[in-house]
Amino acid sequence: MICPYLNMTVSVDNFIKTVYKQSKLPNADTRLSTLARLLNISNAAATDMARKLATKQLVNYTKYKPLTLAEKGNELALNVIRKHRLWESFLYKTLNLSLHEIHVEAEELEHLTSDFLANEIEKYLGNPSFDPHGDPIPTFTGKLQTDSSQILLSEAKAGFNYTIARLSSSDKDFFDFCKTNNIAIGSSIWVEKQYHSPKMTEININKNKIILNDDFTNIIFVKPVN
Amino acid sequence: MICPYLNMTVSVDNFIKTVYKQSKLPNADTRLSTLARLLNISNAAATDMARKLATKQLVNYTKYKPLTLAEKGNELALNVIRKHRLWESFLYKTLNLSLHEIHVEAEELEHLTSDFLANEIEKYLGNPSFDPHGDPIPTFTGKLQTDSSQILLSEAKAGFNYTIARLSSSDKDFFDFCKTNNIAIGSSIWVEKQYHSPKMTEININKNKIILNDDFTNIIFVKPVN
DNA sequence: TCGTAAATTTAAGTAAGCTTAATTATTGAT
DNA sequence: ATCAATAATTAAGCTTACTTAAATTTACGA
Repeated sequence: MICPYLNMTVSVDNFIKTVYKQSKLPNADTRLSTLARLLNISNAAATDMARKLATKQLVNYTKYKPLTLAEKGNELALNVIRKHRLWESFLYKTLNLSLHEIHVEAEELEHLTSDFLANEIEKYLGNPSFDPHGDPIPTFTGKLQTDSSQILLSEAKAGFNYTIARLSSSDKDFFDFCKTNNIAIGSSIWVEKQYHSPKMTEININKNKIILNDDFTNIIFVKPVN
Repeated sequence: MICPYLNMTVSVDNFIKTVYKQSKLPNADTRLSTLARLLNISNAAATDMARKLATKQLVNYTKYKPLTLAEKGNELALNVIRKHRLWESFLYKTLNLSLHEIHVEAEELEHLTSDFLANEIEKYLGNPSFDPHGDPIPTFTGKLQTDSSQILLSEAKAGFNYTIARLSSSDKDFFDFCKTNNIAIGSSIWVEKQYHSPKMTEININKNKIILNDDFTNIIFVKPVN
């Protein structure tokens, strides 16, 4: 089924998007209390929403169990994420805003964007596969392009050179940190050492040594330099 | 007071915007039944909204009387209209959409646009005073630039040349009509005759004779050619 | 000025999306 | 296996933004 413009509310969009994002994480956690915390709503509200969206066949909900997305929910999540990333790309290109600024604006605009407008923006941009963060932009039919050579910085091998490929965050502090340390998409880094407990990564960038904890190394994707 | 980002809901934005637009019309009609019809809601809902917005000091409401905007309501209306017209200008310039298409999209986007983003779009466009329809774009402080030489086509004198300056509509049929008849901003026309009862205007454009009724001549603004 | 039609308001009810408080189920440590 | 801690659910209630139906007010023609 071709991903339709499902015309949901802001609350539903954000709920489904959060389930989707959580389900894709290394330690996928889609328990209702976790969703409630991420969405800044009460557990009761999350339960309510889960039950309601189950009747609409967007999620699979069994009492006391973690949520999973149903087919339709998955399509909706990809549709919203597509609009988000197209907006980020469009605002970045035209208005020259920062990575954090485009995120904040896209977070709102994604909810009131027609499929028509999303497609026009996509055309204007030349059908890009990735947004300015390096995150893949779903196609209208919900396909995601993946770059299999990308790995998490937390999983990079010590003693090798990498190029930064993706800064998958929406956190202002993270982007401020990146800016002051010259961490940007395309930057070359040398992985000096991987620490365990606590999990940290020591890198060299622009002749500076930085030790990053895993909050950061789990959102930075890198590609090995051939 | 500098026009603030008042952060209202879509319903409130649209209600206030409708009151504003009605109050600027030649035969200003801000009765609740008229607003209800334009907003496609029941009279009861319009009364509810009027009472609620009066407590928020956005409108002046006296039972059984037409509504008027209070200072804060006027600022909100101009803020929303500003965002609407900036979006229209931005989408028109970048994506090359039609006058009707930009209207439809701006109608949604205007509600979730921060003042920051509106200002960035304005800068990108080079602080334009008018949008692609020829409608004035309010400044951040709520000032509207007016072109005093513009008059309604319904009030133009027969026997003179004019230039079309403004097509102030959101109606697809109107724009379709304009397209097939070469009516566009900048077009030169000759006013042949003004009819009364029913009020109509006969014009010559591109050697074609067209008779327009006042539904159209009250949204087309023209400037006399010197 | 009277009576009625139109406009408006009030009353009652609904759905979405929340809240807090109380209750119940699950899980993990002993 | 039990029990306390944690998680999840239910219950009751709130606000916004609507609805329809009934009651009221206004305005206007005779």
